[in-house]
Amino acid sequence: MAESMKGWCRSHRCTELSNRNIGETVTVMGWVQKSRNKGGIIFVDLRDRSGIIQIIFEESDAGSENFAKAEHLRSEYVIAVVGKVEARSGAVNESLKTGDIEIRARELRILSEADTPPFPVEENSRTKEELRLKYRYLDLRRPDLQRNLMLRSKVAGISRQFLYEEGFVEVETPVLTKSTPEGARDYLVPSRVHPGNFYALPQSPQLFKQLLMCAGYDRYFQIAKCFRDEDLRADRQPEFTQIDMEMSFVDVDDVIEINERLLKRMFKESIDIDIELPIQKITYAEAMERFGSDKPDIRFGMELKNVSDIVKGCGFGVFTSALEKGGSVRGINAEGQADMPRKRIDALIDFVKDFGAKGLAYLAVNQDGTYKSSFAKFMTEDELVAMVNAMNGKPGDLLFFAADEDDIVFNVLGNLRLELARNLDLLNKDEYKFIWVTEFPLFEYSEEEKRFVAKHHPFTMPMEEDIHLMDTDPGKVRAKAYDIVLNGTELGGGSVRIHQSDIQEKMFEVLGFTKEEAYERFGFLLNAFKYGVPPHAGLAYGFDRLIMLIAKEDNIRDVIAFPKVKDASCLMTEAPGEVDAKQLDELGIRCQTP
RNA sequence: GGCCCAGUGGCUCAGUUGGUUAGAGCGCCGCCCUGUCACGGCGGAGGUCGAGGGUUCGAGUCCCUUCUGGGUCGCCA
Repeated sequence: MAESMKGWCRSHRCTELSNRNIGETVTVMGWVQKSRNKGGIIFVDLRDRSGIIQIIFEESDAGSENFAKAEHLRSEYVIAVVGKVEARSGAVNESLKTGDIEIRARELRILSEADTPPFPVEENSRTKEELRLKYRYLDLRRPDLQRNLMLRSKVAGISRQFLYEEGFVEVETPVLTKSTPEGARDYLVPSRVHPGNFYALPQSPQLFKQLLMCAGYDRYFQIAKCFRDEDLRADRQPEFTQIDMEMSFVDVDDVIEINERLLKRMFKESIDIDIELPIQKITYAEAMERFGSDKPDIRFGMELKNVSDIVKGCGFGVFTSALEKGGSVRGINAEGQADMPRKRIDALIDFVKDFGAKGLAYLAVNQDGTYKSSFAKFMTEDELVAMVNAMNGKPGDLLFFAADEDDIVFNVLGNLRLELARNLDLLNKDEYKFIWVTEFPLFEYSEEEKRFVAKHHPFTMPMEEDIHLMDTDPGKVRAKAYDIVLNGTELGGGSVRIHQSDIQEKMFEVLGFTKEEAYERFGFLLNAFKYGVPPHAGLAYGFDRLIMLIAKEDNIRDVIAFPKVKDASCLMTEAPGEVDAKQLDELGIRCQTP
């Protein structure tokens, strides 16, 4: 017996009312959070996206018909109530924003009845995520998710406002576009008109925004949906959102400067966090050297130290053979952890094996200054002392050492450092530590493809002083590429783009493309550049990750309205799904022969 | 593709070395209750222990396979 709201108009959201409204007659609409029927008096907690207010029903005010209706209210019924705001005559509920007032109902309409939900619609749900995602439309009623999505909307609005003020033009770029097989796997969309041909969903609007620079729009931005057909993670979804921007006539520092002001505004206006500018910068090489990571979490120390020189001639084969192969021996100091039980050390050794380590050497400095170590018997006392000194080891400290090729040592110690920080509870979510990582390598060598591939993308500008190395030592060329990192998460990245054709040709040459191949893939961009292209540079944020950190969530799904699960399917819609044979026939994908 | 964790009434969980009829809280249903807000009181329904196979006199518990969800390595220019 759902009723119409005809003739009624909502006057307030629930928590827009306060004791300043006492005496007013108001109309509120929302969901029944909870009904407490005391017999002759009924209390109903009414919920909307703003929060909760208590409605009180008594037959003397509401009349027998309305009171009888109120007796039947159950959780998640959608109702409309007309009543008078009153100060509570009973106790004040301190935990409610509207805890000092209530609405004495005069009229009630049941706009929609509701089945009992399969799980409680409440804050801090403990319900399994599988169930929440199947009934996402109910999950989205919970205050946590409502808060996150409203926060997301707010940050998007702040960003738009800032970028408008700075002269950026918002332009939409195509979602049906061309596959560019460098980089991540594409999602493909079959073409009906061109059987056997496919569109690709964009991994980013990269080439289009460069064309917009070419077209003179000067400053572009877009809050853009992007798609990558790769495996999911806690911070990775197959479709995700970027705040994407590009600017003309700028260099690295110009992009950094404007983005620092954007970040400052975002964090101030969304969660009242002050970011001190300028944000510190670190080169890629230094980040690897000190933190073993190109996205260092600088909320805590425990930096890597290189002890290769000290162990050079030592008797421990693990160390010396790593050095002979051109690798290094490096360590980190877990201060005060000398008493770590053997079991936990073994767990850490298992942990680092996932990152390519064959083992992990350790040395505990006991309180009395003696050492307890997995490798002391291979070393002289002098060597051990020198190692401990190099690590700033004090009594009570526990030192870990990895020996291998540099990239493995960095990966191992970088991840060990984070694991120790998690175990020792050093990561404070209320702390926001930004850092720019600059001068990324232009290329990295792909063992799989036996060639150099672009670390960022093939349009990234090398640093001027390194251009001459492109012929002789491509692995050493640094790029005008930069990432913005927050608390160990890569929030965004970008680069100065190549706008000179000779450098672009050289780039393709190193990547192993012939001129023909390059034109086949990116011809429209290269042709466009022939008609006059300004120097340009840009940056894109992973918007979902940004919101995840602002909302202090651990998982990107908690800031996305309708996320996908680990195998990239949607538990609610059950996408992807099969389609009719007729659809396939039309697309020329499979002929259905009876 | 690899490794790890989880799956027991609607929800969240407990369940001993394998041993009677698998329990609890919340929710749900019925009755009662005029100041509750984790409302309260009385009564009640609800489970092939994710699925399949095996070991055993006997399996929620042990073994194998598999499904579902999560984390992670690979992957993510």
